[in-house]
Amino acid sequence: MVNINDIAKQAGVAKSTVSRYLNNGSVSEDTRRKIEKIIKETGYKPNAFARSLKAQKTNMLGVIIPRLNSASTNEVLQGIDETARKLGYQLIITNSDQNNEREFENLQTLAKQKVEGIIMFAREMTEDHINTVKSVETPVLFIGQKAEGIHSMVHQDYEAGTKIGKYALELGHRHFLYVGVPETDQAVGVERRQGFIDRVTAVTGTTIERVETDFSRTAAYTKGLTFLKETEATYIVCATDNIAVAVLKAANELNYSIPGDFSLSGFGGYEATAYVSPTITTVSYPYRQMGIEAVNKLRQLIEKEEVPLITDLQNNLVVNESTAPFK
Amino acid sequence: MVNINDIAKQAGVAKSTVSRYLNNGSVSEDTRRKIEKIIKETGYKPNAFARSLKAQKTNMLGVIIPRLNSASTNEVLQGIDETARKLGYQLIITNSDQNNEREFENLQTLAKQKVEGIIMFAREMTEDHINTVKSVETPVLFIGQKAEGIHSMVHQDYEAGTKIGKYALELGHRHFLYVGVPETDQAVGVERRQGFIDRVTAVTGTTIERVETDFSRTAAYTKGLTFLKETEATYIVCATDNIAVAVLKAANELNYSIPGDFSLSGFGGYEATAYVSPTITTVSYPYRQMGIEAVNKLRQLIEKEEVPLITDLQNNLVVNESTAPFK
DNA sequence: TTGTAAGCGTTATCAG
DNA sequence: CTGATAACGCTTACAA
Repeated sequence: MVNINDIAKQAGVAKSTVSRYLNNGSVSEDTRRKIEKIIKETGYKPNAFARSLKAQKTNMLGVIIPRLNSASTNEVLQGIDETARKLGYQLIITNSDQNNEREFENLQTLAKQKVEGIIMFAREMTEDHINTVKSVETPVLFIGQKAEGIHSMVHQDYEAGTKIGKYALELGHRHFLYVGVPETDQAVGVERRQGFIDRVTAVTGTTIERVETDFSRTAAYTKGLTFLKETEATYIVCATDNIAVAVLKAANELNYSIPGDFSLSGFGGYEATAYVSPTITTVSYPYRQMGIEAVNKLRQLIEKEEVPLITDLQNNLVVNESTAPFK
Repeated sequence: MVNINDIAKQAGVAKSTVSRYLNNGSVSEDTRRKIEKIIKETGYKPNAFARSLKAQKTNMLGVIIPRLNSASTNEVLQGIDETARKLGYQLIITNSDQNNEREFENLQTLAKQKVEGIIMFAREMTEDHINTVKSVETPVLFIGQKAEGIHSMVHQDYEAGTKIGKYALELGHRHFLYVGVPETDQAVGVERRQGFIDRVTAVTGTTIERVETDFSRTAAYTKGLTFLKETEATYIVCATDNIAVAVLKAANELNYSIPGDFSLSGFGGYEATAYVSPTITTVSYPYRQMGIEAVNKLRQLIEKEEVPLITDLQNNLVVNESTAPFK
């Protein structure tokens, strides 16, 4: 591997001169040409590690995601990627496979690699999470969940829940089935649901049945095959669009009409809700925007600027074909 | 930031002893305890850069993907991630935004960072691509496209095309519409299509109309709204599952029945094809497997083992509800 | 403008 | 088993 010394020697100058050429470029026209020529010939590339070692800066951002096949995550990632690029950061994306241990591991690894900041897509917030984050000196920004004393960006999940609740009530529905996810996910499993429940139970004579599933389509589909036959509800609220898509498939299978027999809605605003039929009513979240703002906020954190602990982003109801007035 | 020197000083030993403890651990029970204690107290983490600088090894693999929101890419990525992890590699994933310039840029950046190998998801293979790859000394493995003298993993796209052709002919169809993508993508735009065409035109009395779109759902949907009304075909072959899903939506919109009015199929085997109705006939590609084998092959390349230039992976027809016999 | 030399945090070598 | 010392490739005072 050719290094700065080789270039210096071949060009007949000191390596510091080459370095200067590489960085601020303040060298004489003559040496500039000589160096340029040699670099071209040899295909020399400065070693990024040596550079980071010296400069104590890596220009890298770490991102920890729970899984690679999540539509929402990918949209946020696009925002992150785009913004990081603009700001001159290189991204290291690591996958934790929905596993707490691996989340901690990745956090440590990234810290060791001296990334300047870390964005972590949080699924849950345990004591261990909070402690690990506090133990690394790298700034960490959580996306999706909040916790005491930790910087985070979150969606207005409670409000999203109330939006669906309000809308469903206005359609005249009174009996609901809520298809939720585990409460370990505070934002999606608890707040989103609670917003819905609070809004609906504010009206007398309403009922809410509950079913719990996970984030996968297959699980929701399988459970849907059962609960659709047993429920008394006329409106089914799914905690995510993926779940809604899966329940819709189950309903089709069982020859139920949506929205004839049941109204159905999700949360998220994934592209998929627009490519099934009927198209699914949902609450659209500003995923890409979240990525953009996350990087900006992280940059401020890195530069030790003052930033609010929690930033939350608004969402909005998107009415599609899967919901209809109660009759 | 606490470093190996601090630890050494506090433990009252030489930094080389600490280093030895860190690496092969061959130190006396006594010093081991002392060092362990200090490390715990200080939360010391060895600096990965200094380490890489010295060891001339980074244990990192670079991955260049064209976009973040592709279902197939993400599946391959899962295979890559899983295998890389098993082999002790750390992943750097970079996004090129379907832009050649950025592909070259990323290639350079990764090489500079001294990743040990690079996996590149190729969209097209230009002279420039080939030259850039040959100019870096880092081993590069292409996924999805092949070229003279370049290591790559590809799907049997031509064969996939013939499989659909054979199947459609067996159903009795003779008039086809092929919804393709640009020929810059040799594998998907040319070979997949050619396999289909060759198989179908082997039978006399067949016709194939052609339409071209891109990889996005929206474009395919919009075009579908038009070509569905104009075509003479009874079977529509879409170059990807995404296109098929979008065309299905357009067909629904126009009140055509699938497979009553048109049979419809895609390529890829994405999860989405199973969550629309009717479910879509497709050719399932072993994406995850491709990721796994890619990393294994790249590792061999890195270790300078002998490997075949091109590896191709089989796929298989998955018959679903969107296709029916011609009547 | 250019060169010398020190140092970034590690690991490896080689005496002791 | 342990410690001094020389690298690894680069940047940056400081001096010339």
